[in-house]
Amino acid sequence: MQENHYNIPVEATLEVIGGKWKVLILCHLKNKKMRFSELQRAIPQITKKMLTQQLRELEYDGIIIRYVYQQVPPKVEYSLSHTGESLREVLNIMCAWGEKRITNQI
Amino acid sequence: MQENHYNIPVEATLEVIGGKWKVLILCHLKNKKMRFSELQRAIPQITKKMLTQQLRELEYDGIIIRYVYQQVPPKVEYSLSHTGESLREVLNIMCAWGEKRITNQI
DNA sequence: CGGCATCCAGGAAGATACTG
DNA sequence: CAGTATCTTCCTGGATGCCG
Repeated sequence: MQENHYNIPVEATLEVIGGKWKVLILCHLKNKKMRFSELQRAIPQITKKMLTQQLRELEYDGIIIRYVYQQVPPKVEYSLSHTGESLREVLNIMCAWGEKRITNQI
Repeated sequence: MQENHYNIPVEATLEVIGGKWKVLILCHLKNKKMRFSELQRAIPQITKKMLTQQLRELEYDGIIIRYVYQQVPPKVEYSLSHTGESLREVLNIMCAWGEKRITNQI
């Protein structure tokens, strides 16, 4: 959060999940913790660079946890933080709306 | 909607409201119909070009209605369509989360 | 008032290669 | 495996001016 003042509160939400891939990433993480390579497979269009970048920002904003297993080869798991969990409702409703739209219920 | 296939349904949601300013615009329109210049004042950072562009896309996706009063000087009002109304819950929850975040409740 | 047409810079994002 | 680093391209979005 660079700014402490917003015109309307929803800007605070957008600052956190407004990134191009963030909602997508979070929708995957809301079901289970995932490794970097799992996320890459789950979101084929994203490049490593973008995935890294978006994960770093989410981590910086306190939405996800990055857990590094101290082993070789490296293993890193990402999961929702407590704050991230508080987004679950937002994510669920966004997902549900997408489903309705695809199935022409709206 | 250019693509009919998504990896996961939330992509359909993002395709509609993923634009940089769309959620912000819709959050304003969910309370009342607004004129172009009202929206500009409500979102000071946005340029006319971007506002026009985002409104066009929302209209094209069937989320908002653009109503032109046939008069001089021109008057144009934007409002949520029926489909747009179905997004109200999504918008409300996003707004609510932003408020909670700003007031440090999460 | 509510746009559209241009022009343009800067940052986002892709491609590729390399590494602990 | 999970990233960096570098380079390049692209295109979003800003600035400005004009118009019915």
